[in-house]
This record gives sequence, C-alpha cells and structure tokens, in this order.
Amino acid sequence: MLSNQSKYAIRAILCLAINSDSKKKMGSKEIAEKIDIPAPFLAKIFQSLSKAKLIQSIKGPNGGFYLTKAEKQNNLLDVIACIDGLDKFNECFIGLPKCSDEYPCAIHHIVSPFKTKLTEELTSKTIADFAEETKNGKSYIFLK
Amino acid sequence: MLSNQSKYAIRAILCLAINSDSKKKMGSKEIAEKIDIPAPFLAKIFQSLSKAKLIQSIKGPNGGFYLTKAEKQNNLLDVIACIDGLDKFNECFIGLPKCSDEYPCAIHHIVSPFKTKLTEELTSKTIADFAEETKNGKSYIFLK
DNA sequence: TTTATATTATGATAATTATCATGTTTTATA
DNA sequence: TATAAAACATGATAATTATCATAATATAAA
Repeated sequence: MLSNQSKYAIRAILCLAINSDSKKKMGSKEIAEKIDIPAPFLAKIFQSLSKAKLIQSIKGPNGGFYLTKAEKQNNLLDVIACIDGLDKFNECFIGLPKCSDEYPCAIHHIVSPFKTKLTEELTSKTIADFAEETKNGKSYIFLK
Repeated sequence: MLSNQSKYAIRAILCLAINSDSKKKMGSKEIAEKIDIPAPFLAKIFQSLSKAKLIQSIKGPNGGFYLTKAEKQNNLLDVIACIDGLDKFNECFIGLPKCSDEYPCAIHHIVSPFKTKLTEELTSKTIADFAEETKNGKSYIFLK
C-alpha cells in the first residue's frame, strides 16, 4: 500500500516539522541519522518533495531543509501522492484490477471503511497536527 | 502489506474452493487464466501451498489441484502466513521497526483496529465461507 | 509397458525498488 | 574573489520481487 519511499518521506517530513523552521534548517544526513534510514536515499526523496514544493531547500553554507508555516499546513496524503501516486494507495487489497463498492473483492467491506477513515485522517489533519502529537509524546517517528 | 504472491494465492485458492473437489480437479493454467494472473507464477505459488498442505495436488493425467473439505475449513491468514509470513503482514504502516500500542506511530490508532478486525475476519471465516459469498454474488475474485 | 498428461522442481530472466557513489551547482562568508 | 558547505542531478550497483522457461518426475490409461 505504501512504498518504503513514502514511509520514509512521512517520517522525514514529520521530523522536519518538529525540528525545523526558516531559522533552523536541517541537513538530510542529520535527519536520516535521526530516523535511522539510508541518507542518500533520503536525499533523493527530498528532491522529489522539494520539486513538489512540499519542503524548502536552501543551498550553500548554513543551508538545509525546512518547512514554512504554510507547508506545515499540508497533509500527509499530499506526501504520499507526491512519492507513490494515489493509484498505489487506492489499489485493491487482494489485487483485483477493478474493485468497487458495486463489485467488491472478498474483503472489500473491511478494507473500504478503513481506507475511508485513513484517507480522511491523512487529509484533514495537517503535518503540524501530527508533529504536535509527536512533540507531546503521543506518537513516535523513530523507535529503536 | 501483502505481496502479489499472497494476493494471487488468495484469489487462486478461492477459485479452487468454488470450482473444485476431489472429483473435479483444476489445472493451474486453467485457474491462472480464470483469475487473469501469470500461469507459471501461479504454478510456483501452488507448490508452496501444496507443501504446506493447504491444497491437494494430483499428478498425472486427469490430475490437477483441488481442496478437500477439511482444507476448505482453513482460513486465509494461513495462506498469507504460508506465502509471505506473518511479519510482513504485521509490520508498521510507516515502517517503524518497533511500533506498538505503547509506542505507537503517528497513525497507529487508525491502523491497529483495522488490523485487528482484518485479522479476526481472516482467521474466523473459513475459505468455504468466502467461497460461498462469491458463489452468491456478494463478492468477486476476478473482474476485468 | 509405453505413452501422454499433468505436476514438480529448479533455475534463468526481467522488472522494480532500494541503496550507494560521484561530480556539479549554488551561495554565504572569510 | 576564493573557499567551503550544502543541495542538486545523475547514474551505478545491489537486493528483492515477479515472471518465464525447461527438464524431471509421477501416474492413469491404452
């Protein structure tokens, strides 16, 4: 349902949301180390996110990545859409090319409400919201 | 969460449950064509299922695959466990190596109840149950 | 006992995804 | 203006997954 790339992107962007702003940028290596994922891979992911205007990237000394206030108001489905595309996210759980409420797969009635709920959560809550929860110790983005 | 192999395995074993018994076996090619998946790949999947005693395979002329009554009482999580293993099925949605009720990821509270429910459905309902629903037109295993 | 049919077993190829490495460009600052 | 620190861009490698092909084995029936 999600590629590793998307998973990493979500964790990384939450990390940025928590620790960065225009005055306090972060290097991709620093973040990669923090959330324990391969650094060059994250660099590549950040390029995609940057092109899609989901994160800020500043070159040169004291450069790095950060999120503007506006960008912290984006949601996580934007991130998934940017990396994986939404087709992958929406595909049928047991791989039917067409699976719908009208012609459902065997477990559609379980998966469908979940996906609805998840999609709602991933669109209605902002990155800032998720970051806040993590700050408050309600959830985590790295666990060794 | 599920590999293509598991997805195919589920659809194929349901196809078997619906169309086969000890007197009416099915060839793997026939099934592959019916549910529109690559035939040699299904043959490989059937080997695994056969070794795990989840399906019957009879060699020679008029041979083929089928499910005994007992095998129709198995559940779909057995199939997933056989092909992917349960680790893959249970892994965190955003890839945290350790994600639990105590130390949850950002969306654990959504994913966790879903997984509980899905696991329950996939263990409590038998293959025969799912097959019955498909026979009754309540769900589908192939849709072009 | 031979033959045809079907699975079994194994390995080769292809495609995708993930990871790593390198050189280029940008830009703040000394 | 030179330098160094950082992202950018690109491509190479590795690992995993999916797909395809072929030879071996088993067995019912002629």
